[in-house]
Amino acid sequence: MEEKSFYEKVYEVTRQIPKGRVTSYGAIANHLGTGLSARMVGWALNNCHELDPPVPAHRVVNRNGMLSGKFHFPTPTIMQELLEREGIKIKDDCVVDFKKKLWLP
DNA sequence: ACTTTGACTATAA
DNA sequence: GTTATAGCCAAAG
Repeated sequence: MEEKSFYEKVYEVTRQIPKGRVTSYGAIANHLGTGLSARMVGWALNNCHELDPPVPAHRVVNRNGMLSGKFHFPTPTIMQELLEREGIKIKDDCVVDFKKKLWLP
């Protein structure tokens, strides 16, 4: 009986993001079937701070590839640091070649 | 049970 | 091209 709440599914999908890839809130929401409620994805990730294991929320950006949620991290720089470490280049708080690195579940 | 919010997206001006 | 507003769904207060 998997009566998983909406946000639990978000964590599952977000954890499945391969290294060096990123995804958008809309893509996750679409996979969950909510489609239009990308806001819920972000809100689900709002709990990611107490999740176990932690969710690679740094790989989740908005539809523009912009690090909109970076301010929600312990430090707003950790997101860019991690993404660059994965091989993703950040330019002006946006993911370079975002479309090429976009990963769909 | 109702209201408020929330890391978004799309369309309009 | 940029900025503003509306629409969306689900959970917390």
